[in-house]
Amino acid sequence: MKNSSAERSQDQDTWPPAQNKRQAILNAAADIFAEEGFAGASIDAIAVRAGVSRQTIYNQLGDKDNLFKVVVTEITERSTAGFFRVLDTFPVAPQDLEKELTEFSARLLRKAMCDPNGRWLRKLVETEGTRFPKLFETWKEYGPGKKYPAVAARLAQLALAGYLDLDDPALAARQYMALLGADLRIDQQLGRQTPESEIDQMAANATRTFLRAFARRH
Amino acid sequence: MKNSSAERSQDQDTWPPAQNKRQAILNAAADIFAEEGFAGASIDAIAVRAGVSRQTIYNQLGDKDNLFKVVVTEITERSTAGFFRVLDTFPVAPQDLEKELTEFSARLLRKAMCDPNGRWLRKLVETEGTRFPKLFETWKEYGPGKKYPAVAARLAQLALAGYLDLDDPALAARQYMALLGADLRIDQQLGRQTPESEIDQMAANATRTFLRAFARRH
DNA sequence: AATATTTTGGACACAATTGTCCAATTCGTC
DNA sequence: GACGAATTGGACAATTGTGTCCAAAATATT
Repeated sequence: MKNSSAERSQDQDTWPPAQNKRQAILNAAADIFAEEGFAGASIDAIAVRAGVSRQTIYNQLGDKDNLFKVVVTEITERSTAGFFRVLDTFPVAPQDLEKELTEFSARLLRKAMCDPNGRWLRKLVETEGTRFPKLFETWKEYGPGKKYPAVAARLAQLALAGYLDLDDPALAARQYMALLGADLRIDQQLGRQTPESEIDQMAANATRTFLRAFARRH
Repeated sequence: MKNSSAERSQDQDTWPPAQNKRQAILNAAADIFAEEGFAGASIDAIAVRAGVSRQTIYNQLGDKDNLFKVVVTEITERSTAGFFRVLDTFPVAPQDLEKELTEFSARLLRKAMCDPNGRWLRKLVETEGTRFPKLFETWKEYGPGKKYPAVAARLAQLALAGYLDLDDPALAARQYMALLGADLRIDQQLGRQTPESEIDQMAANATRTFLRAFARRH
């Protein structure tokens, strides 16, 4: 938990110095907001974790509301970008459907659903959604609003190609995602961070059940 | 949202007057904690919503930490009690499996997963789990720790009776619950409260997919 | 090496909140 | 109607957090 900022950061040394500190602030803010919620997060705590003076935060990012806004916006962008990057590897014309869909599921779990950005966002949406209505309208638009239809489209493609037997691709997409997230959510609720080693098993379980329900039978 | 305490309350008039106010406080506290998080919830706000003076809260329930503890404990008890009450109606020897399992799923959705208590708890666990470790250990013990095995046991019973084809009842239980919660979660994340009229459809969808995957074929 | 920019830390006013005390008041009960 | 208990509202100190100002120090730029 203390190094989740490290997971979120990327080659800081190559950035201009100002941006470097800015990133440190945003990462620290993301952590603290996630841990304490909006009301519980103090600017001082963020400053300490970022290794920066409190004044620098006000200089670079203005007041608390704006800091929160910037953080959410950045994480949203990274998160959805990551999701669609994985979605581009969806097996549209697989030779071994179960094998390739399982591998895809594992990628999705690892890079989109497990990753700290996405989890952090989901948590914040649940807690602060009512406080920043405008902010979360755009999140909804770019989050579930775009993700589920995109998954549904891929599944419909598989159905059309004769791999699957679907009468409602949108429903299938929701159920596929739900199956993928089944074990993940339980771990999260139990405060347990899913070990890397179990992800393949989770992907296999979800995919197997999904295909048992929807794979075209010959 | 303003009347979610009403949903949680039950025939207050029949209670002794002191307990009556106590319940009003607990209901209001549940709402405010859920909306604002622990840090963001002010005793004053709770007092106002409960229609009670701030002092009365301190008289009856002590400080903020204890108030929170009592609220979580009460909701936990109500929530798990409700869950197991529904679970007792599980169709162990159904004539029409899909029909009866669908009806059971609808009951579970309505009375256990949709209900404000459960949702409130899940939210609080995500946000304040780290702040009250002991409290949430007991929650985990009586929440997921007991619910999933109980569901697994019922499914195993169905499998043994020849209705289902399961090699891992525990996994099947997690997936069944995940399928049930699929649409629910999306609604929640979108800040949309699931309309009563859609619950039957959600139960039917989840049950149908579950049985497509696990019903024994003849 | 000189200059411009950013960062720092400390001081400050202001607002919100917690938890306590207490006298006045309301309420249920006899 | 009178008694006792609970409730109320207001005042209070202590704490915490926000956001600003500013001069000194560190850092980048030329």
